Amino acid sequence: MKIPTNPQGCTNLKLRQLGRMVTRHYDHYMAAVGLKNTQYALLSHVVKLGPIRPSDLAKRMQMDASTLTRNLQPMAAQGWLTVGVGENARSRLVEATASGQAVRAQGQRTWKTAQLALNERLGMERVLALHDLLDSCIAFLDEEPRDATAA
Amino acid sequence: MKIPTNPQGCTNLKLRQLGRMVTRHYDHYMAAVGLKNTQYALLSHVVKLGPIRPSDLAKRMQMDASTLTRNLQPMAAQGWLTVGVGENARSRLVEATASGQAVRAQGQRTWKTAQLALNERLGMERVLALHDLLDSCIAFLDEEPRDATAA
DNA sequence: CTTTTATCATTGCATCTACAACTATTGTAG
DNA sequence: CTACAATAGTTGTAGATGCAATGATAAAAG
Repeated sequence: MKIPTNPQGCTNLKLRQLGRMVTRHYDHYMAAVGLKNTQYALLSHVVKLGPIRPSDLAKRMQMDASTLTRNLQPMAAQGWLTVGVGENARSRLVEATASGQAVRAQGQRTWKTAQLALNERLGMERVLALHDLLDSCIAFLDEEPRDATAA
Repeated sequence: MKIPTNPQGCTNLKLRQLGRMVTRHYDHYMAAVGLKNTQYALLSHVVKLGPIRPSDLAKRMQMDASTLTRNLQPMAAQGWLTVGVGENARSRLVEATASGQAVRAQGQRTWKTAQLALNERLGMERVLALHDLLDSCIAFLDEEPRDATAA
């Protein structure tokens, strides 16, 4: 009946530890198509979200805008995407090239293998529960911008 | 009644997105004591695990040995810990200094504030459920070294 | 129209992350 | 004792991450 009301461990530590493990797992697979896990995620978003403004893409990825700017660079250098001008002179549009779409298609197959392998190691139930919880936490932290003190 | 047996999303993506959000949250607090979230985690481990060999510390942190080498450098430069010689000429021992222990004590108070704030935003139940799941995943991935194909 | 403010993207700086290759040392086999 | 293998830690290379500050443009205020 005892529900602890105090922190029982560091959420950040656990999240980062598992993050490192899982990232290594995926990178191990994705290396076959020359993609880092983050690059695959980014490329997928660009393919799916069509021409998109960097700031919007950064929001979707829960990533700092400056991080996005830099992460796009090696991928643009590889010719997988372009960062062209938008409507305004200060806005830009990120778009996947044909080459980028091809690489993404390859990556998707490889990703599936990696995901299935993870599902097997952890068990499908656990993975689904984890996804639900992660989605729910992301949604909660996303809507609340700053401050709290809410009742 | 439909239980999906196929991947429903990318575990790595979700984990990294939430990881970025949560890391930002903690760093926002920890900045007050001049520590990055990773440094606090590392320093805490060094304080708790006493003089410890780098390779053992890396294992505990689920971190690559080369990453640990580099992460220790700025902290050693700050005088929070020392990387001294071990028994062998090739082994070393990491140990927290008095200064490091003081900083860690400060950090611990700040960390608690950050953790409580997170608990409030997500709700205690959710955080506890997340911790259980993260711990369980870490344990699973930890014991299995490589390969799988297990029934 | 001009001043002020807000927005968008980038750059400087510092740190985190890891694989591959390397150095050095220890351990084992012969 | 010497040759070979295993281990411990570091360095080269490459990318990920974010805050603070900057440059440039657009929007709002006057």
